[in-house]
Amino acid sequence: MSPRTSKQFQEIREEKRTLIMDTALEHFASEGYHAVTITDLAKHAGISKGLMYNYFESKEALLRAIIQRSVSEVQNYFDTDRDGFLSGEEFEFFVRKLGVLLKQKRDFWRLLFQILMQGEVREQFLSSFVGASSLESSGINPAPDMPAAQIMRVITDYFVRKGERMGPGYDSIAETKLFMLTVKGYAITSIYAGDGEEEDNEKIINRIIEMFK
Amino acid sequence: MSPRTSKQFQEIREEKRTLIMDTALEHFASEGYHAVTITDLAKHAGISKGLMYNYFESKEALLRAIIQRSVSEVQNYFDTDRDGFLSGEEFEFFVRKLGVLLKQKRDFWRLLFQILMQGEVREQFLSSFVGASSLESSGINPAPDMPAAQIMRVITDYFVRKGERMGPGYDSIAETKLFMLTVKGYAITSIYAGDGEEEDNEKIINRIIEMFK
Amino acid sequence: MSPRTSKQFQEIREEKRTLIMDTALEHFASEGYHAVTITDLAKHAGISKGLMYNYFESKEALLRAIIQRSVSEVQNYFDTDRDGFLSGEEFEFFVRKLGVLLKQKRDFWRLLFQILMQGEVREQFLSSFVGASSLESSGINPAPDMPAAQIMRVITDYFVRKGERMGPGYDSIAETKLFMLTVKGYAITSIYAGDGEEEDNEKIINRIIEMFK
Amino acid sequence: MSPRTSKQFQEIREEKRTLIMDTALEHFASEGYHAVTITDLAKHAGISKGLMYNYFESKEALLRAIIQRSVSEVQNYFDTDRDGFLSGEEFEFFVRKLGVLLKQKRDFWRLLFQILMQGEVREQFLSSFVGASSLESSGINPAPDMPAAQIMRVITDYFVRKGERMGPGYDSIAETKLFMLTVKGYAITSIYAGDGEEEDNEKIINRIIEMFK
DNA sequence: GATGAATGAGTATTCATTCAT
DNA sequence: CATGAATGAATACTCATTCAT
Repeated sequence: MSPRTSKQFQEIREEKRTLIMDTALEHFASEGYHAVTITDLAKHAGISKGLMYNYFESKEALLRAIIQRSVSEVQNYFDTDRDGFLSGEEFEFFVRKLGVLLKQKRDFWRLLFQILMQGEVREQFLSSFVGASSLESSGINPAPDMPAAQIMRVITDYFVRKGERMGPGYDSIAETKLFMLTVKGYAITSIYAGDGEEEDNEKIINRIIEMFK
Repeated sequence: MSPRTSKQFQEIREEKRTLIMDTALEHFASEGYHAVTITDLAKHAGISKGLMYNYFESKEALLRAIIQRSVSEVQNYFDTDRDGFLSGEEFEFFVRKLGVLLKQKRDFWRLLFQILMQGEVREQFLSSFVGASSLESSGINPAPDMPAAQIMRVITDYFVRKGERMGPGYDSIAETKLFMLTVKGYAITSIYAGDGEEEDNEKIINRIIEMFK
Repeated sequence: MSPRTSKQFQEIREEKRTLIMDTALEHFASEGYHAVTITDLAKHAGISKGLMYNYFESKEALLRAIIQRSVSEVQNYFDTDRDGFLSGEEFEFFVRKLGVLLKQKRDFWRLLFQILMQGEVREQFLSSFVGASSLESSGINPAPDMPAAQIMRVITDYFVRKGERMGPGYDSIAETKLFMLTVKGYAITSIYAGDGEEEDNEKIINRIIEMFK
Repeated sequence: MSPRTSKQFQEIREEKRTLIMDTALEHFASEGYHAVTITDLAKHAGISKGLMYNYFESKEALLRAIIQRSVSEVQNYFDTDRDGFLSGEEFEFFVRKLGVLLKQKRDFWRLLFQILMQGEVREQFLSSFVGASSLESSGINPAPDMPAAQIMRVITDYFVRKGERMGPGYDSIAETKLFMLTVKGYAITSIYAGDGEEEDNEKIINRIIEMFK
């Protein structure tokens, strides 16, 4: 009888927002952003088409929100803003964590890669999150204020220091790049691996650590 | 005014077909398959929309034809159906060739990855070419009659033989997988590298060969 | 904590109703009826969408109510139902009053003109108030029971009587029409005049009186 | 059998474009811009919805094109860019021409007034054609390069010169404004006059000329 | 009375595909 | 062979209106 409190409304909004984003992420990831219609989404989320637009300005805004949320989660997961210094132990820890993360947020990563592959148009709009897309930049210097950039910097530092330890025969830059591409390869393989194909996963991770630590 | 021979007709047809496919590949790759309209394509190719359909049944058929052509070219490039045996020299040669190929057919690879990322729907239609998509299968056993599968087999064989040489500490399967993901990572990095970012390319290739030969 | 009397309730209702109508009139007038959404209105009035419908059956009913209210006010303002006879003094008084009224109820007049310009559909629904729309009827005989019609009749009478005074050279009907269109022109100019553009207003009014009294 | 020549295509396009604009103008004018859907329009023009967009970027672009075309026609009709000097004869001629024009292009004027009544939003977009909307500017100085502005200037000049002839009792500015509002009133009356209501039209025009010449 | 989440019919717009010439 | 006007099904998005609380 009595009207809902503003807190109740807040909760409803938060829940529905999450529901919509989760549903969208799942379908965008598996069927492709373009292939999923708002009608599909509404049907799967069990809501009306209109409601979608009560929560998100447009289909693209929804996509943006999904990416943003996941990027935040990844950032929190890595908690990068410590000292920016990576010890050998921490490096290993980082790689293992990466392995876990890729499995956990598979849908997000599929969606992200999918978007990044579309080229030009989407590139711009994503660059704000990822900072000169980690894909386009095999280079080592993305925009310095971007989340991805911070991680890049820490890693580069790690290899530079390793280079100081290893002597003149060790090419830090090449090694950083090699590590980066290995990670990308691991990522893409992991994300699209069928369920039964992860048996040797542990071994692979160990080999990567062994190679670059 | 003498009527063109049917051979001349044939040539004209072939040229137009090629023109359309080239234009489409270029634009699909850089802007995304969905983002490119038939009207765009016709405009860029300097022909009419109608003519497009004279050569290809549908937009998807055009896509299919493009992929098919490139797959053939790649196959020819590798000439895989020799003895199926890879010596150390041949392995190194293969890797270097790969590096070249990725640069040469950049547009194709971008398109291919783009399609592969779209998931389920496209998956089916591509599986015919690539054989259970090289992405989905981090596993080592694609359909045995597919082009990609042949290459996979040859490589697997290579690492198995290497394992026999290296003794019991060497895990051939893990090593194959590691090599595969490194190649994928290299590919994706190479394909989306900006123009100036290939300086260390040679070094990277050398390091990969060093690691896996 | 004593329960409010029904009279207090009544007052509150009346206030809210007025608030809604005032807000709506303001926005309808400046942005256009179609351009203003119920959500906008509710936000600007500081109430909920639902409450709106507690007071008005529909957006159109709200519009109707606004017009009706203003029409009543205008009627009261002119207090037409006296003897229906207009002396020279009264005529001058009437014109001056008109000038004032147009400035005072600018939003209403803007809204009214806006609606009247939309044609057929709205025409019907407005005809009930204005009587075959004062715009469509440059003619002199609207439905005799309508407010606008009464004014028209009084004015027509005025010019007929003036005609009797002026002799055969004076065309009462044409003169009435000329007066009417002058008033319309004055109205439209006044309603849409910018704030600084009313300097000569008094002169104009004087000239109009001079011309037609 | 042989394909259409580019001239034939040109003709088809021109015809269809005109057909669409004519149909739209008619319906926009009588039912209101917002009330007319693209589907309606297509149905009445006997074409498909899609074709509309082959000729016009959007519903608003269609509106814009219609206005622009009519503005051009009116400009041509008045051929304002002569010497910018209006003799008494020419003044009379101008007023009579105006009377004809209003009857001829009734639909356009209805549409124009309708748009101008919507306020703010549309105001901007129309100002490009009409130059600080002839409605908003009861003032005498619109943007100097706009078509409407030119006419305004010529008229103002006329009354200034008349003022020089008439001596100090004559207020040129007030007289200009009075003339302008009379014209507006005449316009609005004429545009919305029913078919039988134009009997005294000639008389009215004569009276206006008599008053201001 | 009051709230705003939820609905869904309606609207503008897109684009692969067809076809008369 | 070649053209581009024409089609219409599909899609994103809007907004007045309802209703559970």
